[in-house]
This record gives sequence, structure tokens and C-alpha cells, in this order.
Amino acid sequence: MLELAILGLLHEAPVHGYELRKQLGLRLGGLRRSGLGVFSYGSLYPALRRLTRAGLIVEEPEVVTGTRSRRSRRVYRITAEGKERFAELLTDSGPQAWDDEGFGVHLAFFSRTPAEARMRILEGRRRAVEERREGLRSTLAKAGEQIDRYTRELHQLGLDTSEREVRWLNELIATEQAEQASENEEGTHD
Amino acid sequence: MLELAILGLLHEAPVHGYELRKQLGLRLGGLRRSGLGVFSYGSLYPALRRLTRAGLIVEEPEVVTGTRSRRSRRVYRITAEGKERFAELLTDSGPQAWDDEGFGVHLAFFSRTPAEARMRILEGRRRAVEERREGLRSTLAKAGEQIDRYTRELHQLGLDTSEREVRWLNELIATEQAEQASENEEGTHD
DNA sequence: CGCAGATGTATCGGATCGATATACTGGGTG
DNA sequence: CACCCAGTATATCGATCCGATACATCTGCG
Repeated sequence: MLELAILGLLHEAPVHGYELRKQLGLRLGGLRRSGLGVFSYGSLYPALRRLTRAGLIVEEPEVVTGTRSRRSRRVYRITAEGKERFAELLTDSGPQAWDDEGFGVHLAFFSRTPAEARMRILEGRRRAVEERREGLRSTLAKAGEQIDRYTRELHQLGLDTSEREVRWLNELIATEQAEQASENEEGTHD
Repeated sequence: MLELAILGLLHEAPVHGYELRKQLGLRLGGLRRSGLGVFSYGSLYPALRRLTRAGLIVEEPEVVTGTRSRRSRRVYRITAEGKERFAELLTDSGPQAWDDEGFGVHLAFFSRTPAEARMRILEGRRRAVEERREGLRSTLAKAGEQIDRYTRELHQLGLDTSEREVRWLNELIATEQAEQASENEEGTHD
């Protein structure tokens, strides 16, 4: 997932690690995760090296314009291979695109994702959240009396959250469908 | 976190790995996590070995009553040291008790947690969620116009979710306070 | 009888986290 | 001016946890 996130951000402009992480925090903050919705440096720098080794990005010493010597930054830029890989990962709508983390990252680059892949990802996510919702619902229905009061409260919160997300997804999907329809018909009717 | 979860479940009764994981899924399903709110076997079995090495649990070959030879199960039982460690971990209200995962596990054993520690954990969690909420709120306020439509939608969902969880926590905290008050006064007033 | 599906234990590689270390810079305070 | 603190910046280490996979047993069904 970090791979997709990094390639996506570098696709817009070359930046250095610290700035990359700030952007990650800003754009991936939507779905819950511990501190922020951010990847730690302990993941980021090894990932940058992985991507460099794989030839998907290149590392360049910073070009210092005007102002004098800051601590030497390493600016990363995406390569042609990196752009190809990015396009591949974008349309990858497997299970990793449905979990909290993966879905959040994918959504962040939705405007550059083909409409057809967007649809697959949104529907996959919806199915996943619906499954979770049903699981919580049946636990509450079957074992609701016996289980601990606190656990029950937590399950109830999770159930409500799932229901809200399904509604949210339904709206997104409806919007997508409306847009696709209007594109296909291109002014055919009123 | 797995450590606390395992010790907590084994505190109730000795069970084998497979059953342990089912219980984990049942009781920890509240807060979001990929598939279910469950730890995988790839975490569970190594953790059991860790705990065994540390002397916090013991592994026993199953006592086969009546029915004949199933596949050999390994039943784990908590030791006196394990119970001590469990009590310690329960009242541990550091940052790991505020993130999604840690809070979920702690809440699952709240009925065996001292009232004072419960309060610290609930308030710590509230502070954490409030911070997240403020972060999302300010991002939407400051950069709301510029950022991608999909990202904005996701941030909005996250913001709503945070607000709901804060309200939910406020209710839990209010209930806790009411209970503590009635215990302290023990029938002093009407 | 065979075979699918639940039960059960286990390991491997890899991704990620949290803590920690190290530097450099700028601004504010005594 | 000397000092320190906070922000910027890169980097590594150990530990945890996940996903995939393997394999063996038991149950019920056609």
C-alpha cells in the first residue's frame, strides 16, 4: 500500500521523504488508524529504498536554489516504469483494496483511476463492510444477552459505523453511476 | 495487545488455540480492522509460545474425556504469574490503550478493570479521538477547496465517525461517573 | 465410499510500527 | 551573546502482526 501511496504522490511532483510523509498524513487521514492515518518513517524510508532498487523511482541530491545549506535532502522522482506500475496498482481491485488502509489509499487517487476500476473497488469495499455489519449484527442478536456490557456497547458502535459507511458508499456509487450514464449518453436526452 | 487478550481469555478458562481465536473474533469485533477484528494464526501461535517461554501460561496435552482420539489439541492455562501480569496490563493506560486495537482489547476486559483505570483509559481514548477529529476538521476547513473530491468525502466520513465516537465515549464516561458516585455515597441520599 | 468442509496446529516472508539516534536551522529568552 | 527548544530531515533496529500456505483429522452428506 505504501508503494501505491508513494508512487501516487511522486506522480504529481518530486519531493523528499519528510514532505512525503506530511502529504501522506494530510491525504490519507480519512479512514481511522492509530495516531494519524500515517505511515511511520520506519516504513517510509525502507519503502523508498525498495522502490529505488526496483527502478520505479530515482533519488536525487537536492538542487539548492538561492538559500544556503540546509541538511542535505534527498528528492525522489518517479520514473517511466514507476508510472506504469502506478497505473497497474491503481486498477488492482483485490481484497487489499477493500480493507481500511487499502481503500483509503485507493480513494486518495480515485480521480486518476479509470471509472470501471473505481466501481469495482467501491463495490468490493461495500461488500466487505456489509459482511462486517452482518457479523456484528448476528453476534448482537445471538449472544447479545450474555456478552459483557462494554463489549456489547463497542459492537453496537461498530454496527452503527458500518451502517453509516454502507450508506456513504451507496451515495458514492450512485454518483458514479449517474456520471457514467451521462458520459455514455453525452446529451442524448433532456 | 495479543498478550493482554490471550491472558484475559485464559483467565476465564483454559482453551486451545483454535477456540482462542474464535473467542478473539467474537469479543474483539467491535472496532474496525481488516477482515474481522481478529488476530491471525500467524500472530496467535508465536504469541502463545512467547507467553509459554515467559512462564505466564502453560501448555498441556488435552485430557481426552470419553470420546476417542481427536487430533492432539494443546490446551493453554494461565499461571499465577500470568494473572499478575494480566492485572498489570489491565491498568496500563498508556498510548497503546488509546489506539483502535488497544482500546478494543482493553474494553473487552473492562468489567475486570479497576474503575479508576477504566476512567483513565476512556478519557485517554476520548482525547485521542478528539485530536483526530480536530485534525480532520482543520484539514477540511483550511484545504477543503483544493483537495480532491474523493479525499474530501473520506475526510468528512472520518470526521462524522470521530464525532459519533466522542459522543459515545461521553455517554460511557457519564455512566461510569454516576456509578462511582453512587458507590461512594452508598445510600447517603434519596 | 469418497469428498467437501469444519477443526486444528504450525511456519514463512514480508510489511509496518514504535522507539531511538543523529544533525542542522531558526527563533526566542535570559 | 549564549543557550535551548522546536521543527526539519534522514535513518535503523527489533518486535509485532498479517496473509498465504501446508498438512492432518474428524464429521456429515450423497
